[in-house]
Amino acid sequence: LSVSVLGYALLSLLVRRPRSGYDLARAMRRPIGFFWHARHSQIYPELARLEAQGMVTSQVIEQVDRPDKKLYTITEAGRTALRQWVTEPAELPPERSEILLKAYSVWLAEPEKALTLYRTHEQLHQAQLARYEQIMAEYEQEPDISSPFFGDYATLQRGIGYERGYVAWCRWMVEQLEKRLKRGQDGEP
Amino acid sequence: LSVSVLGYALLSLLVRRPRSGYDLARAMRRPIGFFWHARHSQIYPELARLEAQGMVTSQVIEQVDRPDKKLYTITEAGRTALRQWVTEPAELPPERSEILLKAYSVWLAEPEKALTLYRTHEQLHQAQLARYEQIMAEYEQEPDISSPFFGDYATLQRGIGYERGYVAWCRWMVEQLEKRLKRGQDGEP
DNA sequence: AGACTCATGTAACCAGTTACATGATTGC
DNA sequence: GCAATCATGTAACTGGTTACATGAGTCT
Repeated sequence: LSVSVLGYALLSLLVRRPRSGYDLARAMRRPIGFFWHARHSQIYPELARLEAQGMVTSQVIEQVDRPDKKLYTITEAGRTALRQWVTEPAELPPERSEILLKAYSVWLAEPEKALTLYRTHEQLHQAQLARYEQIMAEYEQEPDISSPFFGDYATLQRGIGYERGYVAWCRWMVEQLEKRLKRGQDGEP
Repeated sequence: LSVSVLGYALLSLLVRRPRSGYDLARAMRRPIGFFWHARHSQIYPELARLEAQGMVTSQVIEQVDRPDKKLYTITEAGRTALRQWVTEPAELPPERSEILLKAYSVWLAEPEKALTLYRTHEQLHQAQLARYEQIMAEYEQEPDISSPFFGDYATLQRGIGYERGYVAWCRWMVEQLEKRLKRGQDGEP
């Protein structure tokens, strides 16, 4: 009956240009992987549902040297539904972070092992941040708000803020753990 | 066979003190709601599993004026399993953010409606930030790293950083949308 | 009278992951 | 020969939500 969030994720890609299920699965890694994710096993059935709901149409494109593909195109109904959805109120989602759950019990751990965890984790976020900053560097000017590029730009903006915040927190954790290790080695100061 | 992440979430609360399923469900809202969440319908079966795995033991406490309750206590095996888990490597989780998905298609929307969405969303994060800052204000000094309070403190630290970053991004979105609205009204500058 | 807290469970459903299944072409 | 890319699907399972189910005591 109604379109799922995954459905809107697919529509938000199809409104930019027609794509196959395979193309959509690739787009779920890059560029929208930072804020939405889905495997092909979830995408193909969802596309069938969207078609049944009249949100998209499909046509088979015959190809030589490669398997044929089904190109999906958004309909006017699909565009209208998406346009309406993007300004509907959004609640704060229930967060689930394994690393914060681990941090909650870090007082139980050997500081040396914890240090390794947070140093490695900082590097993961640092690498992600570097990727985002590289993409950001390619923008010569702010895209106009009515251009699809603004969507990329705005989400990238948040991605950079998110990763910077995470890196800062990992560093803080590492500092805390190092402080503790030094005190433990030197005797209480 | 092995303990699920939810299982570790429950153990991380039970290692601090014994609790009932009801108590654990409450703790899932406050204090650990920011980084982990579960309903009672998920908690009760998971406690049974943890008991079968020897991670916790239970005893029925008879109460007058209130229903009896089952108090769960962590075992030495449970404590060891948790202690080991907290320093095991954690990967970056696949993110799913509905508000960022909406931002990705904001170029389709009427700017007035989008403004309402991001102003409201900013207020939600601002309110959350205020709650965290109030709790933080109650710490007179940094807890020792080997005290359970350090777990609360470290996760709170990240919570504050997270909310500040989100508030800043929402403001940036609002500014972008306001810029656009003014230009649209005054003619292109 | 109605809502809230304490207290514990089960059942049906939905979303998402992992694995199964197939097959041609290109590059190392 | 082996892995990767292109291409589309299904099946089994896990994690999580919503709803069903019951019942006493307290507060407004």
